[in-house]
Amino acid sequence: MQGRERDTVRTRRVVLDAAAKVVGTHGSGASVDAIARQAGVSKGGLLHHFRSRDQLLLTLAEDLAEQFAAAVYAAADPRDHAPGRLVRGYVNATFDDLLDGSTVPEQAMLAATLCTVPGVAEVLQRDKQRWREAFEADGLHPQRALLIVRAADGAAIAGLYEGGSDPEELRQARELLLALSRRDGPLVDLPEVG
Amino acid sequence: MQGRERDTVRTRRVVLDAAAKVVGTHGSGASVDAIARQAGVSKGGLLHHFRSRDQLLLTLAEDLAEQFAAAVYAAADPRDHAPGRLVRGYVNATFDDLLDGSTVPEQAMLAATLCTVPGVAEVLQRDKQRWREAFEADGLHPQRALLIVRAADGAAIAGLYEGGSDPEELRQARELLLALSRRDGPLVDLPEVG
DNA sequence: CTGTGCAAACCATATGGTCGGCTCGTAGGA
DNA sequence: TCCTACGAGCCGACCATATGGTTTGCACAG
Repeated sequence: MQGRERDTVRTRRVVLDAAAKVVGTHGSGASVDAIARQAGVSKGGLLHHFRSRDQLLLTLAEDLAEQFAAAVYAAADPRDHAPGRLVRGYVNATFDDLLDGSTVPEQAMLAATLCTVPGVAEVLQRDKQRWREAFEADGLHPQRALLIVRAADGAAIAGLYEGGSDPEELRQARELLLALSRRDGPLVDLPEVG
Repeated sequence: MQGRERDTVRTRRVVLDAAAKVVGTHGSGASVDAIARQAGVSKGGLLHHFRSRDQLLLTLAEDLAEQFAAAVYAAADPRDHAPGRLVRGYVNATFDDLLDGSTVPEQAMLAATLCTVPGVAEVLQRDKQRWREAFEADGLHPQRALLIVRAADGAAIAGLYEGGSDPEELRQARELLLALSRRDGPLVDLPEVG
C-alpha cells in the first residue's frame, strides 16, 4: 500500500503543477479537462483526486502559499540574526520571483484567477495573519516592517499586473527596502522640504 | 437624434454599473444574462451595446481606471503646490476607498476578475505608464515617490485580498505615507540599528 | 480475490452569441 | 401641422457548444 500512496502523492503533485501552468495561461477559462490533459491524466482521473474544480484550485492556492513561505524562509540568511531578518527574506523572495520574470504574466493570471475561487479569500486571510505574527516576532519597529512589506507587495503587484518592470529599477527598489530593514525605529526623522 | 444618443449613453452607463456590481459579487462566473438582468435589460439589448462579454469587461476596466484617476485628482488639494501633491492625492484616494470598506470585497472580486480578461493587461500597462509620467512631473524624489506609491498599492492589495484591515491601522499607514511625501530627497538618512 | 487508481463514455446544464421582429422617436415632405 | 418611412434601441426565443461532474468498467498491486 506504500507504492500506491506514493503514486497518489505524485499524481496530485503533477496535477497541481499542471493546474498552475494551465490556469496561468488560460485564467479562469482553464477547464478541468485542459488541466487533466496537461497533467497527462483523464478528467475522471483528476476528479478522483480532487472532488471538484473549486477544491482543486483551493488546494492549489494553499500549495502556492506554502511554496512562497518556504521561499521566504529559504531566502532568509541563516547567519543574519539582526531584527528584520524575516522581512529581508520576504523582500528577497518577492523580488527574486519578480526578477526571474519568465513566469511573471502567468503568475499574474494565476493570482487573479485564484482570488475569484470561493474559499481562497479565507486561505489568504489566514496566511496574512500568519505573516503578521511572524513579522511581529521579527523585532523590527512594526510601522517600519509594515511599510517595507507593503512596498514589496506593491512592487509585486505592479510587476505582475502592469507589465514587467525594468530589472534595474527592481534591483534598486529591493536594495532600498533592504536598507530600510537594516535600520530601525519610526520613520519620521527625515529632512523636511520647503 | 439627441434624445436617442442620451438614451444610449445612459444605458451603457447603467450596464457598466450593473456589470461592476455583478462581477464584484459573482466574479468570473458573472454571466452576460445576469449582468443584463441587473441592468434591467435583456441579453440581446446588452449585446447591442457591447459586442461581446469580453468587450464589456474591457470597457468596464477602462471605465474604472478613469474613475480612479478622477478620484485621485479630486483628492489632490488644490491649494497644495508643494512637490508630491499628486502622490498625496493618490494616497488619499486609495485609502479613502479602503476605509469606506463597504465595497472592499466586491472590489477585490472585480479587480481579480478583470485581470483575467484578455486585453485588460494592456489597459493596465498604459495606465501605469500614465501614472509614472504624472508622478515624475510631481517633483518628488523618484525613489521616494515610488516607495510611497508602492506602499499604497500594497496596502490596497492587503486590504482587498486579505480581508478588511483595522481602520485605525489604515489611518496610521496613510498618515505615514503622507508624512513621507511631505519630505524629500533619498531615503537613506535614517538612524542605523545594531 | 479485493480494493484502489484511473479511463472513457455519458449527461445535464449554463452560457455566449445570433436572429427576426417589434416599438417608437425622428426626419422630411406635403 | 400632419403623415409616413426609416432606423435605432431593444426583446426574447433559439442554437451550438463547452464544461463540471457522474458512472461504469477495467487493470493491477497486494
